Amino acid sequence: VGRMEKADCLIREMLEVGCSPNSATYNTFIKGYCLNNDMENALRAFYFMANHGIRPNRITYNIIAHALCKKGLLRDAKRLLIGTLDEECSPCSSNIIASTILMDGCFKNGKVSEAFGFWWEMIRRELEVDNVAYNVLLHGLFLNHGSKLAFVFFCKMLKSGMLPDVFTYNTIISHLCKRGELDEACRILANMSSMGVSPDHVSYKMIIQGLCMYGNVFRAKGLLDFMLEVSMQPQPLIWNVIIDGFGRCKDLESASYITEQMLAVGVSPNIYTYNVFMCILVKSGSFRRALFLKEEMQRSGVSPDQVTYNMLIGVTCNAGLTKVALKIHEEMVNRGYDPDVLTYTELIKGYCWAGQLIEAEELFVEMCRSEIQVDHVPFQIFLKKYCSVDEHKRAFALYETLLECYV
RNA sequence: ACCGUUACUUGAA
Repeated sequence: VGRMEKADCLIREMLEVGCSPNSATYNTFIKGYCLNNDMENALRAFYFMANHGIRPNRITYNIIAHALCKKGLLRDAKRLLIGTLDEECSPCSSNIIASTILMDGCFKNGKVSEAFGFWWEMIRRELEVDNVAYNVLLHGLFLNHGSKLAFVFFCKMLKSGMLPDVFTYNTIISHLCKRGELDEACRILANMSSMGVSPDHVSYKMIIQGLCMYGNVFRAKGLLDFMLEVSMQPQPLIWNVIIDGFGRCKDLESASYITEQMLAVGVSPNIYTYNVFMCILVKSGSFRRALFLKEEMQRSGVSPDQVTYNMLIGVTCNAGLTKVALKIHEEMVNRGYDPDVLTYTELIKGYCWAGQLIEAEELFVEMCRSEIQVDHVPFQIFLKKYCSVDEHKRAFALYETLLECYV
């Protein structure tokens, strides 16, 4: 759970009372740091372990190499593991994990041929390639190579007598969903059970999301109903995706209906749910109702977040209520949310609209001086405004600044 | 006993 200080204390306590931590203890500990993205302490623990007479084992190296891969430090990961890969004599199951870690790392960083290198190396050494290795390969191929080659290896996998697992199917489903091939994805969802693998929450989540993204919200809703039928309690995310889907096709009625159903099965709306509704209200320009929704969410114990505030600032600016927007902005800052590009952009837009160009420009300067990564949108807003009020000289000056930014 | 694989929702233009 990331309580690393606590774990650290426990290890020290173990040492003190003479109950020596073993390699599994340290491995778990190191993994904790890795999950926290804290390589510095992970390595410290690694050395600490060695200094206390426990030799790091393969698992230790795998854990660290895996973390290095995730940070994109492939070189270091390879250097760390290459020694352990060469020991042909030792139990091979660990070698296969190390190779899989490196193969996955390469694929995820776009180094396809290097990844393949690890694959063929495993084959050459006649290691028993397992499900995970195949899954990593398939995922990597879908990611970098399109589906043809991936399916070739999928067939190979079947032929070698390996049974695809839920990861395998989900990898395929994910790829199909991303390409919008939802009929095919649904077909796999329907057929995987007959292959002895039941779809899990991930399978449903991906397809439901895919369906919503491609505008087929009703079909998504059908799957949600099916999940309820087989009493797989859908996670809040799934409800939110569907509510958002209805919101996007301006079907407010269905969106509200789903929310009620969600409440009825005992799932409480979270910040996403509220923000989805907020977005619907904002898009229709109903600033009164938006402000009302803010009150309502606070009453039910959900605090507005940066996204909520940005939307509220946007809707009030659009309604010409710059003063109200500023008040909301103030509240947001007081609550500890730092304004981001969107906050500034909304306010700048508000000022521009209201004809308060000086204030807009001041805000713009303020934003540029801050840490915030400024994108092209504020420029667009200014250019549009300047041109509309015949300030072509200023428009041009701004354009030149813009060019400078990109040199 | 400890290591590797799939998915992850909301905001400006």
